[in-house]
Amino acid sequence: MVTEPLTESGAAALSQGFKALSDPVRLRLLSLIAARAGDEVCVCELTDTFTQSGPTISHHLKVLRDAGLVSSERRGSWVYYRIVPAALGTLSQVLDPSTLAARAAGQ
Amino acid sequence: MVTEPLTESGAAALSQGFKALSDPVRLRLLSLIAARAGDEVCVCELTDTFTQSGPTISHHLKVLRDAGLVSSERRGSWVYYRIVPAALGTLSQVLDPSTLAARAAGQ
DNA sequence: CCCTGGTTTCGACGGATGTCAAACTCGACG
DNA sequence: CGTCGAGTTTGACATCCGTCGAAACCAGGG
Repeated sequence: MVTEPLTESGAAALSQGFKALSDPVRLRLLSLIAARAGDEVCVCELTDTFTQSGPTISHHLKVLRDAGLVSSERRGSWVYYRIVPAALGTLSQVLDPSTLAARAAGQ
Repeated sequence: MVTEPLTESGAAALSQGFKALSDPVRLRLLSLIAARAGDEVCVCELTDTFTQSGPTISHHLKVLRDAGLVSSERRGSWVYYRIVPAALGTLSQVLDPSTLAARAAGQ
């Protein structure tokens, strides 16, 4: 898949994904959502876990959503978030040592 | 290894790593260095690839070095950089879908 | 129809970050 | 030594980003 050094635009796209992961709060949010793989998590469950204010959590969830790492669905009064495994997988693979080796072999 | 939702300090540590990857220039630098897996790359080879100034490239290399993603060695007049595979592997594994599934199963 | 509780958006503020030019360090080579 | 080239550090500047309180939005229930 990725067998060559990153292109300028490719790097820009990937860096967006990693930037979404570059904050401790977002990483914990993602972890909490991922811990229910397949299932969903209500925002209210998340806000209770953190000391930061509700708007801040909502902001971080939006960053994760804009990066395509999670998806959200409103049902009644509550909003539920779930993981988008493919997006995580893409980022994981870029850093995978075996992918790195393959890339070196291709070059 | 990581079978539970991230702790507060664990998330902080990981976010440092991802923050180092959250810039397109650093991602391309890492890619260029990784493309020589095992071997090293001279800084002079890297600076030529980018439009940004030498000091800027040096700054980004320092960020990658401080994050433990690459290591540097001075030999004669030149400085050589190489990948630290273990560090990349750790970050990769956190995002690995199968690790995510295992974490969910453990919880 | 208007409260009430859950969630997002807006506006503002302080700190972090990418970038460059200039100054500095460190080997090598006369 | 003195200079030169490779790389790094420093200082400054503009921009971005995390955070909060206040306000707005939205669905459900008197």
